[in-house]
Amino acid sequence: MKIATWNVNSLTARLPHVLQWTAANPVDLLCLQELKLTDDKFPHDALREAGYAHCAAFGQKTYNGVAILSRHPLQEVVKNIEGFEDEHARVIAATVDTAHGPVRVMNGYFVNGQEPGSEKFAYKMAWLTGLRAFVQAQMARHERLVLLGDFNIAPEDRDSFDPEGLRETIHHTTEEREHFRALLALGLVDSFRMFEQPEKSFSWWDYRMLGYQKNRGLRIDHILVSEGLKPHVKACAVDRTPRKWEKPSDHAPVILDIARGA
DNA sequence: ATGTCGCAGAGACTGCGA
Repeated sequence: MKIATWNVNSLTARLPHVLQWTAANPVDLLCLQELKLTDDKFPHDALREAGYAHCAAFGQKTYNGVAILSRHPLQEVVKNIEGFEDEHARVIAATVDTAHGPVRVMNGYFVNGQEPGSEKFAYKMAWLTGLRAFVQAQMARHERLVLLGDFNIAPEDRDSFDPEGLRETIHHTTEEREHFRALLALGLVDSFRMFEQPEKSFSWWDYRMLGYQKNRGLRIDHILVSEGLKPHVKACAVDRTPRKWEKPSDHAPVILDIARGA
Protein backbone atom coordinates (compact mmCIF):
# COMPACT_ATOMS: atom_id res chain seq x y z
CA MET A 1 0.00 0.00 0.00
CA LYS A 2 1.28 3.43 -0.89
CA ILE A 3 0.46 6.68 0.87
CA ALA A 4 1.67 10.04 -0.43
CA THR A 5 1.63 13.64 0.80
CA TRP A 6 1.71 16.67 -1.45
CA ASN A 7 1.25 20.37 -0.83
CA VAL A 8 -0.32 21.40 -4.13
CA ASN A 9 -0.56 25.18 -3.50
CA SER A 10 -4.16 25.45 -4.82
CA LEU A 11 -6.02 22.37 -5.99
CA THR A 12 -7.78 24.52 -8.58
CA ALA A 13 -4.47 25.45 -10.16
CA ARG A 14 -2.97 21.97 -9.68
CA LEU A 15 -5.78 19.53 -10.49
CA PRO A 16 -4.17 18.67 -13.87
CA HIS A 17 -0.91 17.91 -12.04
CA VAL A 18 -2.67 15.72 -9.49
CA LEU A 19 -4.42 13.77 -12.27
CA GLN A 20 -1.22 13.38 -14.27
CA TRP A 21 0.79 12.35 -11.21
CA THR A 22 -1.74 9.82 -9.89
CA ALA A 23 -2.04 8.28 -13.37
CA ALA A 24 1.69 7.52 -13.19
CA ASN A 25 1.68 6.88 -9.41
CA PRO A 26 -1.61 5.23 -8.47
CA VAL A 27 -1.01 5.49 -4.73
CA ASP A 28 -3.76 4.16 -2.46
CA LEU A 29 -3.99 7.39 -0.48
CA LEU A 30 -2.96 10.89 -1.48
CA CYS A 31 -2.98 13.51 1.25
CA LEU A 32 -3.10 17.07 -0.04
CA GLN A 33 -2.45 20.41 1.62
CA GLU A 34 -3.15 24.02 0.65
CA LEU A 35 -6.27 23.27 -1.36
CA LYS A 36 -7.24 26.97 -1.26
CA LEU A 37 -10.83 26.13 -2.12
CA THR A 38 -14.10 25.56 -0.31
CA ASP A 39 -15.64 22.09 -0.08
CA ASP A 40 -18.37 22.94 -2.60
CA LYS A 41 -15.62 23.42 -5.21
CA PHE A 42 -13.79 20.17 -4.39
CA PRO A 43 -13.34 18.22 -7.67
CA HIS A 44 -14.98 14.96 -6.55
CA ASP A 45 -15.96 13.90 -10.07
CA ALA A 46 -12.52 14.25 -11.66
CA LEU A 47 -10.90 12.45 -8.73
CA ARG A 48 -13.45 9.64 -8.79
CA GLU A 49 -12.63 9.10 -12.46
CA ALA A 50 -8.97 8.95 -11.45
CA GLY A 51 -9.78 6.12 -9.04
CA TYR A 52 -10.23 8.13 -5.84
CA ALA A 53 -13.87 7.43 -5.06
CA HIS A 54 -13.41 8.11 -1.33
CA CYS A 55 -12.30 11.67 -0.62
CA ALA A 56 -12.51 13.49 2.68
CA ALA A 57 -12.03 17.22 2.21
CA PHE A 58 -11.71 20.07 4.67
CA GLY A 59 -11.27 23.26 2.71
CA GLN A 60 -11.65 26.97 3.11
CA LYS A 61 -11.56 30.01 0.88
CA THR A 62 -8.20 31.39 -0.32
CA TYR A 63 -5.90 29.75 2.22
CA ASN A 64 -5.13 26.39 3.85
CA GLY A 65 -7.39 23.38 3.27
CA VAL A 66 -6.50 19.67 3.45
CA ALA A 67 -7.90 16.48 1.96
CA ILE A 68 -7.40 12.71 1.93
CA LEU A 69 -7.96 11.09 -1.48
CA SER A 70 -8.48 7.35 -1.19
CA ARG A 71 -9.14 4.33 -3.37
CA HIS A 72 -10.65 2.57 -0.32
CA PRO A 73 -13.41 3.60 2.09
CA LEU A 74 -12.49 6.02 4.86
CA GLN A 75 -13.85 5.88 8.36
CA GLU A 76 -13.95 8.15 11.42
CA VAL A 77 -13.11 11.38 9.61
CA VAL A 78 -12.06 14.13 12.01
CA LYS A 79 -11.40 17.73 10.99
CA ASN A 80 -8.88 19.94 12.78
CA ILE A 81 -7.33 19.36 16.20
CA GLU A 82 -9.67 18.14 18.92
CA GLY A 83 -9.41 20.51 21.86
CA PHE A 84 -7.74 23.31 19.90
CA GLU A 85 -9.84 26.14 18.51
CA ASP A 86 -8.61 27.07 15.05
CA GLU A 87 -10.08 29.27 12.34
CA HIS A 88 -7.86 27.61 9.74
CA ALA A 89 -8.57 24.28 8.02
CA ARG A 90 -5.27 22.52 8.69
CA VAL A 91 -5.86 18.92 9.77
CA ILE A 92 -7.95 16.02 8.54
CA ALA A 93 -7.72 12.49 9.91
CA ALA A 94 -9.33 9.25 8.75
CA THR A 95 -8.97 5.50 9.10
CA VAL A 96 -8.39 3.19 6.14
CA ASP A 97 -8.63 -0.59 6.31
CA THR A 98 -5.66 -2.54 4.98
CA ALA A 99 -4.72 -6.21 4.72
CA HIS A 100 -2.98 -5.96 8.08
CA GLY A 101 -5.69 -4.00 9.82
CA PRO A 102 -6.78 -0.39 10.08
CA VAL A 103 -4.32 2.47 9.63
CA ARG A 104 -5.05 5.90 11.05
CA VAL A 105 -3.91 8.71 8.76
CA MET A 106 -3.46 12.25 10.09
CA ASN A 107 -2.85 14.83 7.39
CA GLY A 108 -1.65 18.28 8.46
CA TYR A 109 -0.84 21.60 6.89
CA PHE A 110 1.30 22.92 9.71
CA VAL A 111 1.46 26.64 10.41
CA ASN A 112 4.20 28.45 8.46
CA GLY A 113 5.04 30.90 11.24
CA GLN A 114 6.53 33.62 9.02
CA GLU A 115 9.33 34.77 11.35
CA PRO A 116 10.53 33.94 14.86
CA GLY A 117 9.10 36.45 17.32
CA SER A 118 6.05 37.26 15.19
CA GLU A 119 2.44 36.65 16.20
CA LYS A 120 2.27 33.99 13.53
CA PHE A 121 5.25 32.22 15.09
CA ALA A 122 3.50 32.23 18.47
CA TYR A 123 0.44 30.71 16.75
CA LYS A 124 2.71 28.06 15.21
CA MET A 125 4.05 27.11 18.65
CA ALA A 126 0.56 26.95 20.21
CA TRP A 127 -0.74 24.96 17.22
CA LEU A 128 2.12 22.46 17.50
CA THR A 129 1.42 22.00 21.20
CA GLY A 130 -2.25 21.39 20.45
CA LEU A 131 -1.42 19.00 17.63
CA ARG A 132 0.92 16.97 19.82
CA ALA A 133 -1.78 16.36 22.43
CA PHE A 134 -4.20 15.33 19.67
CA VAL A 135 -1.67 12.97 18.06
CA GLN A 136 -0.94 11.43 21.45
CA ALA A 137 -4.65 10.81 22.04
CA GLN A 138 -5.06 9.34 18.55
CA MET A 139 -2.04 7.07 19.05
CA ALA A 140 -3.58 5.70 22.22
CA ARG A 141 -6.53 4.51 20.11
CA HIS A 142 -4.72 3.54 16.89
CA GLU A 143 -1.68 1.30 17.01
CA ARG A 144 -0.88 1.82 13.33
CA LEU A 145 -0.81 5.53 12.64
CA VAL A 146 0.72 7.84 10.04
CA LEU A 147 1.23 11.56 10.67
CA LEU A 148 2.11 13.29 7.43
CA GLY A 149 1.90 16.57 5.59
CA ASP A 150 3.61 19.90 5.18
CA PHE A 151 5.26 20.34 8.59
CA ASN A 152 6.97 23.62 7.69
CA ILE A 153 9.92 22.40 9.77
CA ALA A 154 13.34 21.31 8.51
CA PRO A 155 14.16 18.86 11.33
CA GLU A 156 17.95 18.78 10.95
CA ASP A 157 20.74 20.74 9.29
CA ARG A 158 20.92 18.19 6.48
CA ASP A 159 17.31 19.04 5.63
CA SER A 160 18.28 22.56 4.49
CA PHE A 161 20.30 23.84 1.54
CA ASP A 162 21.94 26.46 3.80
CA PRO A 163 21.79 25.40 7.45
CA GLU A 164 24.44 27.91 8.53
CA GLY A 165 23.10 30.93 6.67
CA LEU A 166 19.52 30.14 7.73
CA ARG A 167 20.28 29.19 11.34
CA GLU A 168 17.40 30.16 13.67
CA THR A 169 15.33 31.51 10.78
CA ILE A 170 11.84 30.17 10.05
CA HIS A 171 11.69 26.39 9.50
CA HIS A 172 15.13 26.12 11.19
CA THR A 173 14.62 27.41 14.74
CA THR A 174 15.49 25.42 17.83
CA GLU A 175 11.89 25.74 19.03
CA GLU A 176 10.45 24.27 15.83
CA ARG A 177 12.96 21.44 15.87
CA GLU A 178 12.13 20.71 19.50
CA HIS A 179 8.47 20.40 18.52
CA PHE A 180 9.42 17.99 15.76
CA ARG A 181 11.47 15.88 18.18
CA ALA A 182 8.60 15.95 20.68
CA LEU A 183 6.36 14.39 18.02
CA LEU A 184 8.97 11.66 17.50
CA ALA A 185 9.12 11.17 21.27
CA LEU A 186 5.45 10.13 21.19
CA GLY A 187 6.64 6.98 19.43
CA LEU A 188 6.81 8.13 15.82
CA VAL A 189 9.59 7.54 13.31
CA ASP A 190 10.62 9.78 10.38
CA SER A 191 10.14 7.14 7.67
CA PHE A 192 12.34 9.05 5.20
CA ARG A 193 15.36 8.53 7.48
CA MET A 194 14.77 4.80 7.78
CA PHE A 195 16.43 4.51 4.38
CA GLU A 196 19.54 5.64 2.55
CA GLN A 197 18.71 8.88 0.75
CA PRO A 198 20.57 11.06 -1.72
CA GLU A 199 22.45 14.00 -0.20
CA LYS A 200 20.53 17.25 -0.31
CA SER A 201 17.11 15.61 -0.51
CA PHE A 202 14.43 18.28 -0.26
CA SER A 203 10.68 18.51 -0.75
CA TRP A 204 10.20 22.27 -1.24
CA TRP A 205 11.99 24.86 -3.34
CA ASP A 206 11.23 28.59 -3.46
CA TYR A 207 9.70 29.76 -6.72
CA ARG A 208 12.07 32.72 -6.60
CA MET A 209 15.75 32.95 -7.44
CA LEU A 210 15.82 29.72 -9.47
CA GLY A 211 15.40 27.79 -6.24
CA TYR A 212 14.67 24.45 -7.86
CA GLN A 213 17.28 24.75 -10.59
CA LYS A 214 19.94 25.44 -7.93
CA ASN A 215 18.48 22.84 -5.54
CA ARG A 216 18.10 25.54 -2.91
CA GLY A 217 15.42 23.65 -1.04
CA LEU A 218 14.24 22.37 2.32
CA ARG A 219 12.86 19.03 3.47
CA ILE A 220 9.71 20.17 5.25
CA ASP A 221 7.17 17.57 4.05
CA HIS A 222 7.29 14.49 6.23
CA ILE A 223 5.74 11.09 6.82
CA LEU A 224 6.00 9.85 10.41
CA VAL A 225 4.88 6.33 11.30
CA SER A 226 4.05 4.74 14.63
CA GLU A 227 6.16 1.90 16.04
CA GLY A 228 3.31 -0.49 15.21
CA LEU A 229 3.58 0.38 11.54
CA LYS A 230 7.36 0.73 11.31
CA PRO A 231 8.11 -3.00 10.70
CA HIS A 232 5.90 -2.87 7.60
CA VAL A 233 7.50 0.20 6.00
CA LYS A 234 9.31 -0.75 2.78
CA ALA A 235 10.35 2.62 1.38
CA CYS A 236 10.00 6.38 1.58
CA ALA A 237 11.08 8.80 -1.13
CA VAL A 238 10.55 12.25 -2.60
CA ASP A 239 9.33 12.34 -6.20
CA ARG A 240 10.78 15.45 -7.78
CA THR A 241 9.23 14.73 -11.18
CA PRO A 242 6.20 17.05 -10.94
CA ARG A 243 8.38 19.88 -9.64
CA LYS A 244 9.88 19.99 -13.15
CA TRP A 245 6.52 20.34 -14.92
CA GLU A 246 5.04 23.58 -16.20
CA LYS A 247 3.37 25.69 -13.48
CA PRO A 248 4.41 23.36 -10.66
CA SER A 249 3.56 23.46 -6.99
CA ASP A 250 6.58 24.62 -4.99
CA HIS A 251 6.41 21.27 -3.13
CA ALA A 252 7.11 17.76 -4.42
CA PRO A 253 5.19 14.68 -3.26
CA VAL A 254 6.65 12.27 -0.70
CA ILE A 255 5.63 8.60 -0.98
CA LEU A 256 5.51 5.92 1.71
CA ASP A 257 5.39 2.24 0.74
CA ILE A 258 3.92 -0.16 3.31
CA ALA A 259 4.10 -3.95 2.89
CA ARG A 260 0.83 -5.71 2.20
CA GLY A 261 -0.26 -8.41 4.60
CA ALA A 262 2.69 -8.79 6.99
C1' DA B 1 17.52 41.46 -1.72
C1' DT B 2 13.42 38.83 -3.51
C1' DG B 3 13.93 38.41 -9.47
C1' DT B 4 7.56 33.72 -7.97
C1' DC B 5 3.19 32.10 -7.37
C1' DG B 6 -2.08 32.01 -6.28
C1' DC B 7 -5.99 34.38 -4.63
C1' DA B 8 -9.42 38.19 -3.65
C1' DG B 9 -11.48 42.42 -4.44
C1' DA B 10 -11.38 45.53 -7.26
C1' DG B 11 -11.05 48.06 -11.42
C1' DA B 12 -7.31 46.76 -15.69
C1' DC B 13 -3.49 46.77 -10.20
C1' DT B 14 -2.47 46.01 -5.25
C1' DG B 15 -1.95 43.51 -0.89
C1' DC B 16 -1.42 39.30 1.42
C1' DG B 17 0.49 34.75 2.54
C1' DA B 18 3.84 31.60 1.44
